[in-house]
Amino acid sequence: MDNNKIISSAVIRRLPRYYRYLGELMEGGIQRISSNELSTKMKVTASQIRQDLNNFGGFGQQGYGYNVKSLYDEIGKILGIDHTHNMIIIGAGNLGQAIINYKDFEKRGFIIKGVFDNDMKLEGKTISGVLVRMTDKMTEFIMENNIEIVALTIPKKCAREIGKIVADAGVKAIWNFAHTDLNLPDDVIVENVHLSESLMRLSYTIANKSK
Amino acid sequence: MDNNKIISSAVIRRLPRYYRYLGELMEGGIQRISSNELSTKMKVTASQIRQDLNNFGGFGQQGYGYNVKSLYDEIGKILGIDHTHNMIIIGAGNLGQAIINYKDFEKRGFIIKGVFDNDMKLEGKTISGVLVRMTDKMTEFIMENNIEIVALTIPKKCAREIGKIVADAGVKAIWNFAHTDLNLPDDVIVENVHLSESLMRLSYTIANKSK
DNA sequence: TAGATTGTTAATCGATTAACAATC
DNA sequence: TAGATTGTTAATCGATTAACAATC
Repeated sequence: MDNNKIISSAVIRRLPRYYRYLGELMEGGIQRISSNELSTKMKVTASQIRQDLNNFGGFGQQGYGYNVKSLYDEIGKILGIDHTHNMIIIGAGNLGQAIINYKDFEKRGFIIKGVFDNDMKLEGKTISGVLVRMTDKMTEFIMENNIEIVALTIPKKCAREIGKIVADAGVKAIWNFAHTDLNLPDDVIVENVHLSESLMRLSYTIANKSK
Repeated sequence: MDNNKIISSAVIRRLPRYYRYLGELMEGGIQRISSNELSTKMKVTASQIRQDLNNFGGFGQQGYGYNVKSLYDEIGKILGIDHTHNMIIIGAGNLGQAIINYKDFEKRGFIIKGVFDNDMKLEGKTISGVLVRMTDKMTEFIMENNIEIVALTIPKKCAREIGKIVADAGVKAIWNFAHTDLNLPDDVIVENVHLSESLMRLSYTIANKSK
């Protein structure tokens, strides 16, 4: 595998879905699968699956197909979920709570080390076992606990400011749920989850589907 | 405008973002903008903006640029948010509550008519003014209240079953937050929000960013 | 070995960018 | 009118699909 090769974001976008399907095959006790069978299940072309995987190496075997477990593990490694990531949530509202309560993230190695909010009434409380801290302790906490990822589940109006603070504190990536772009330096990774945009795309499709 | 022309999903994906930037310009009192100025703000090419918009008609004026308010309105129409959509939430957990509490959806015309859950303890309670009903009343409610959109904020294991029920009840679109594909007939629109996939893409970027 | 299926190259298709004539 | 900026065509770039030789 050529570590310097740049993989297109179209490929990366599909990897987690492969990972999910392979996980389900494993749960179903399936040990091998061909690109053709997988393509039928996933409603993509077999060609695309083989092209995508071969960006990272030859994981299959001619005449046999792919070993489900080992392909699953390989994709896990590629996605960087073969090791843990320390994470905090900023914003203890429903969305922040939803992320904390969804235990699968933790299973995948995303360890939630704390929740931050500026509502004094929440100080010292716990949400699903995670302690709520006040926002002014954030920078110190990030540096002392080796926090890599921040989930920003706060309103748009304060998102940029907080984004800048956590970027300065040295986090590697921000998972941004605020309905705005953060405009941070390029060395900070930002993965946006813009729910309002998702809902508008859905609305577009309702308005324009042909039949 | 040619109503039969099929617009690529790459274009549709960008429209809500244009809409958001135009909204912010309006709030800032800006009345006109050129594709070039907008391209700088949004970090895309001016060419792309002009190409994208011209899929739907010539909204600009040579030598002048685009009128912010009227372009905003036009994109709103294209996205189908110039009129209301009745919506229900299935799953009264944190994620469902987050959607109900986020008042901007309602402002954009997505009217939340009810929340459904199978937890008997919640029956008759309200979440931010929206009544929680039991899942067995769902089909009847959808048909009687002209529900177009269902937000599925329930665990993966029951998502497919519920998806099928609401599709049969006649909803046009499902906003799917469950970590699975729904595999419904093509006439039901499904917009997926797979948070775990988003987080894995973020993880990939952490593992593979060059500098 | 024969059959199956990958890995990979070539062909096609689509999306983005560049360029510029049209026009306000 | 002159300058600015669109709308639109052409050129480029990238992603997907098809095809098939390599090989298990």
